[in-house]
Amino acid sequence: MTVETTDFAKALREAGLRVTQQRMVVLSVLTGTSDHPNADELLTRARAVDETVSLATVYRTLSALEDAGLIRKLSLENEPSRYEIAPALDHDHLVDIDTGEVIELPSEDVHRLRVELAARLGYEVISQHTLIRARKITTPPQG
Amino acid sequence: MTVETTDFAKALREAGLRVTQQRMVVLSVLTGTSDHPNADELLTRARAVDETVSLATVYRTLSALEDAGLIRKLSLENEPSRYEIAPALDHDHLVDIDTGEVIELPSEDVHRLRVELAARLGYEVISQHTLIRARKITTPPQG
DNA sequence: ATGAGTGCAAACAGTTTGCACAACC
DNA sequence: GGTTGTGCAAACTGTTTGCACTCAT
Repeated sequence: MTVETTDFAKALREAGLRVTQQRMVVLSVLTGTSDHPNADELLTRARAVDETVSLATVYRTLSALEDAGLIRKLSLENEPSRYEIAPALDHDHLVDIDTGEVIELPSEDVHRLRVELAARLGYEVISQHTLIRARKITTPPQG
Repeated sequence: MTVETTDFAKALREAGLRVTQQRMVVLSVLTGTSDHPNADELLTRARAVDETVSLATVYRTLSALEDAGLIRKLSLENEPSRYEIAPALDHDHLVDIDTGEVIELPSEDVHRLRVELAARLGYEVISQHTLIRARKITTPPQG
């Protein structure tokens, strides 16, 4: 919708970034999904909207958007980084090591604890993220 | 000391791995340091002991040791993985984003909480690690 | 002696970059 | 119109792998 389009443009402008077709597309793709796509997946989805987008631009855009605080980059283990729009409430991620599915976990309270802990050590927390690797329990806990 | 050497050999053997000069060296280097070296740094330190060690072998050794549960791999952001011997009590890491220094933080209680949370979602936690990016506070909090 | 481990160099994956052209302000 | 962004291809970094040889068991 035009409303959303305007929102993206506004967000970009407020971040001091030029409003380009490519950035709009990347932002809209990320906004319109609840999963956590990586650069390659973003390229594919972006190209479904605008055929001309290149992988280099996707990376440059992601980097710019991250610096602007509009999106968050998830550095997982042994696989390409994934991205999500910067969440209002901070959360961590559980990765299903069998399927690769990523689940968001609430973590405000734990994060608050860590901020205090870090402060006691003389540090200001810039970011924190917990990555949990887990496996779905198949056998019901029985007797 | 010979005692240590024997320990390394024993640990390797118990893990079902052949005892090679290279694996002994990598294990001893990792045991003898409190920082968290990456593969390149490990190569340099290993070569100080055994000139013939190659980078490929360092990687293959690290991978084998990790699978055996003898060491832990730390996947940081935008930089090569770092390694530490598998800690008795689990902990998280705070990275000073200015100096790169890595500080270990206790986290058993928080980890326990997450295990419960994951269990409620039907997941068994395989591993969890929190990466905190922080900056040393220079200006005292005043007005 | 046989199979696992090694060194080397080449391959690989993800990401970044130099350059010429295009598009935003 | 000038500067910032883009596409393309080439470069780069961290890591993995094929092969011939070596060594632990």
